Amino acid sequence: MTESPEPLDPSVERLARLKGDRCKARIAADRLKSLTDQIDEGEIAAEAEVFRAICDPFRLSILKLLRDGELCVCEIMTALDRPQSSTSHHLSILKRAGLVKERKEGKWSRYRLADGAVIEIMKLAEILRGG
Amino acid sequence: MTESPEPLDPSVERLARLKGDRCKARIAADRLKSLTDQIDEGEIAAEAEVFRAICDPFRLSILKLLRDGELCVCEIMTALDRPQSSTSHHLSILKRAGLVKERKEGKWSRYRLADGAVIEIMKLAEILRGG
DNA sequence: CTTATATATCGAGATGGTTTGATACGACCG
DNA sequence: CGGTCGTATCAAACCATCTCGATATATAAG
Repeated sequence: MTESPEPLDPSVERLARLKGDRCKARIAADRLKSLTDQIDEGEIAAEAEVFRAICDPFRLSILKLLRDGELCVCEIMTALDRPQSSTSHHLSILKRAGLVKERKEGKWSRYRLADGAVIEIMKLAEILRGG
Repeated sequence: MTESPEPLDPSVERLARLKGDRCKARIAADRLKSLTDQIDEGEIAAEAEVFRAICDPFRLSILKLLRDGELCVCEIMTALDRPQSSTSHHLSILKRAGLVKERKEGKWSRYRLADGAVIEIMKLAEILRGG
């Protein structure tokens, strides 16, 4: 036996072939394990929901409109030329994701950005888009 | 005729009822128009693609792994315990969106974050998620 | 040249999201 | 009250995306 006879789990076996050395493989496996341990599945899901809310072109347009201040559903649907039901539905998605806040005033529902971070996150997308 | 007899387009008519005054309606319509004019459909689509790339939990996990440095496909699929074809597919989506870069080395493809802005955008999502 | 390994691509099934008109709910006004 | 207006919700058609096994490509090794 030139190398450790101890049984290794399949993923370490893979890395052993990759590294050509069981010892290095274990170190690599431990490193990967410590990285995955840092990742909480619940956090990932919650953060992904934020991105999922912004990833629709219509919803992103709504957020850009709201940079200049509060608007009601009626104004948003007029500005973006979309059906009322669609506008209301997408606003509810943005609200559930915590990106906008609602303020009821008589029969109107007025929406505004929930946090300055929403503006920041849009700026970063502009940078990443290659502009 | 107590008010302007000029024909107004339907969206201004809507706002006229909303504001109860054709003059105010026109001002509001002009404001909305100037807001929508600032929005370029191509930019919106490009930026939405960035968010669409990050909105999948698996892809977000990949990006979090890559914060600590370059990894090959084999290491990522091992760390996250996913099929190879799926891992490769999602990496191609991240690459197309400009979030990661690829470096070929022999038979390996090593991936890394394309820009520090990717880390920043993930930090903002952590803030927004309510944490 | 044959084999093995790492990665990419393909295809079918399953799943989830978007769109739209229709409908329901609530607030205001006569 | 009854009607109108703003908004929310519903349901169904349509479309995009995720998954995962199978296959293809490419590089290295024997």
